[in-house]
Amino acid sequence: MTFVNTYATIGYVEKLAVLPERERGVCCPPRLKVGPEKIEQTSEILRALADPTRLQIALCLRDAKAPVCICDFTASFDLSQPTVSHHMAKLRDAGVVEVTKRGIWSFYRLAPGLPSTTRRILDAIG
Amino acid sequence: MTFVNTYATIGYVEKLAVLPERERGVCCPPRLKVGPEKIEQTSEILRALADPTRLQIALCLRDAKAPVCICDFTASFDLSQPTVSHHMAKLRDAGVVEVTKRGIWSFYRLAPGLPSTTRRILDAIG
DNA sequence: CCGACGCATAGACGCGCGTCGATGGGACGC
DNA sequence: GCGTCCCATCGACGCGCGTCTATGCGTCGG
Repeated sequence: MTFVNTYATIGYVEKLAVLPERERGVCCPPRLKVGPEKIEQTSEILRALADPTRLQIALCLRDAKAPVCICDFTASFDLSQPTVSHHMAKLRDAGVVEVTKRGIWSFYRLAPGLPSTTRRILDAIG
Repeated sequence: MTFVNTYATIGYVEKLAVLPERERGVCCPPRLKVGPEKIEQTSEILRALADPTRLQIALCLRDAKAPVCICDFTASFDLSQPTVSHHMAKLRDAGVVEVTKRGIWSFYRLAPGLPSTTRRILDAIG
């Protein structure tokens, strides 16, 4: 079992965690280290995955050994066909998923060149 | 550089990726392996992190060595103080963050007993 | 005790999201 | 060629989210 204790190793010590000393009327703005464009990209990915249906789809495709026909998802989700198609479009627009059409069917898989951050987020689940 | 190739190891082979054979009018519903409650919990976490402001806050707290006063975030984000407070409440309700009040100030940190999935998602970013 | 400070809550507003039914259009079987 | 199947798009609707201003509450300094 993994247990992450953020600041201390023992319980009561954690309670006494050093709260920084403060002065009224003085704040310390400069603490953003990650870069706004990276934040924007990442939150877009997270928004794409934040819907239960889309998350389920993304995880299925992560674990699938071959591309999956969207009709199988339509049959699984107790949602209308346009709604499932809409969710797929969202995943497509976010670059999470790619479509291959053959005959009547549309087969989906995770995008081959998935950004490493996106891949790590997906692998962090389940 | 890490490059993830989903189904094959060589480019053109991937193009020929085996699309499953299909029959008209027949779909294969049973492909949900993850469990609805886990999906619901995880998508709730993702929704909490999907906003750029909240993501920035969460990453700051992940990297911080001591709890951070919310007034610093208010000073950083070019947002009104109630809006920042609102975002913090969202992170609190999602269990991502914990507050310690001392005097005038509210200090925030990542929740000590963070679920391992949440912790892994945070670590997957940046 | 009173004013200033830090923070949370309440209420309002606009926009985007998730969902649906209806429609269109391409591909296949007969 | 026509009907059927599969899928995407459109338009509409209700709800929730992000943001704001206004307000309330607790804490400290003078």
